Amino acid sequence: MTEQARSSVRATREPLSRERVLATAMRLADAEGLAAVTMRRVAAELGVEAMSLYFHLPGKASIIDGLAEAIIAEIGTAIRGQDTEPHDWQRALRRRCLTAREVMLHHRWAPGVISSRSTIPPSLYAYYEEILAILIGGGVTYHLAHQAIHALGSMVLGFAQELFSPPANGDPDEDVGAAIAEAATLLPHLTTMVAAELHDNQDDPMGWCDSQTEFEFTLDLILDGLARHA
Amino acid sequence: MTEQARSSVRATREPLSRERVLATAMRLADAEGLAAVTMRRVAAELGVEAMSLYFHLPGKASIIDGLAEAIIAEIGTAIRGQDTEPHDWQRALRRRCLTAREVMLHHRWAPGVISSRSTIPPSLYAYYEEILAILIGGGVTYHLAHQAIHALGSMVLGFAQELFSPPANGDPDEDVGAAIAEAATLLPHLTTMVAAELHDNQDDPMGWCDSQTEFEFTLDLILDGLARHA
DNA sequence: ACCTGAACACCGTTCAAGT
DNA sequence: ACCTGAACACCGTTCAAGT
Repeated sequence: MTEQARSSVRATREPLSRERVLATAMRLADAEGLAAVTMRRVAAELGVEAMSLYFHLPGKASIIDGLAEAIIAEIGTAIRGQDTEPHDWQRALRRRCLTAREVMLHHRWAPGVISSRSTIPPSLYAYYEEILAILIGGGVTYHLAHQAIHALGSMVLGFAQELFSPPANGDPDEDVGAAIAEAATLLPHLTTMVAAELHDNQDDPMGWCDSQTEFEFTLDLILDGLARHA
Repeated sequence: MTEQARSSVRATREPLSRERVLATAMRLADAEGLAAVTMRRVAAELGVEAMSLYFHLPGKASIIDGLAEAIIAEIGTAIRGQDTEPHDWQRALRRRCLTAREVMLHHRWAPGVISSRSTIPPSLYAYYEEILAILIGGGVTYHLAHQAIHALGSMVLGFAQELFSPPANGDPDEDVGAAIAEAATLLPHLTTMVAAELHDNQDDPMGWCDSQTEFEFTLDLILDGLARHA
């Protein structure tokens, strides 16, 4: 079969399906951001009209729901791909959170999608069940386990409330010197803190305010606090 | 002046302005949710055409930015309206977080707006400066203060990562009994936890999983953890 | 069973034009 | 200086029609 013939078969055959639609949506979100995931754009990417998607999914909301499910599934498989779980619940939860975070770093749009869903993604129940099993198996009471889930919040999904996206490079402000001078008098503590932390991390390639470090700090703070209650 | 005459003067005069546009947008968001805040809808509410707004604001993004600023300002005034700040930084921060939370509870769309802004609202720098002043004034090092800000995350803005909105009432599922039975075998720990917590809170009018309680628990967990590092 | 064309009711935004 | 009408390039979705 020639290359052309095969691709022609492919073009005419390869049937549309929920899975193919979701895979395309995922690829689009990863490549161009969530805003690129529109019915028309996803359809175009599949060489089809927007209205064809409605035969396989009830609407756009279910595409976004599908993306949320896919991310949660990805966390699950990433975790199952690791060697056996640590015995104590603190270490087990810690590793889970860090694994989930790695998944989120590969899909930066995912935190927004997961927290925007008004209905809880069904697979999330199963995911929390696993976390609960770790806690209860570790001898924690159901009450503290409940508190733990609230305290950890989105940590188990790998995102602390990262309040803002990176400063979107560019913005070549000219008189940045004047701005800093003004900030120093208006925001004395902030500028001192930045200066101090910058100095402490001069040789650190990740620089100051590395969010991985901060994520782990917060995580350990919470885990230690919970352990003290146990 | 008759009622009609006055309202006529009002209709013809009362000039459009950035402030009036933002106030209308805020009212719309509070009443009908953020989705109702469209250029056309805000304009209609002001008895004007959508294109008129562009004379006072550069575009929709700046309306949303304005809403974020307004919320931060509201937190600021709420805090300044209280009696003098406690001396120790833990109590001072605790009260700030709880105050911020009250503001957020009156504007449920606000957390989403604040965390969706890709550029940091300028007034937020001033707000964090105040928090930093509390910490430094309390004898905390700049390094720990930096960690504290990350650990508290959005707590200082009054929202822990509330992963999902309330279950959107309605959903009158018929065979809910079968669903629970299925859940009990599929999700044993989850169902046991719900049962246990429900039992413990039978007389509590707020019921189980009251998020105010959980917010305070998490807050204290973090504050206690930080204090132990100080 | 699966896909499409045309249409509807919305968006944000531009631009020339009105007063 | 301030506001508007018409238009553009998008949305999600419905519905009758094609194969």
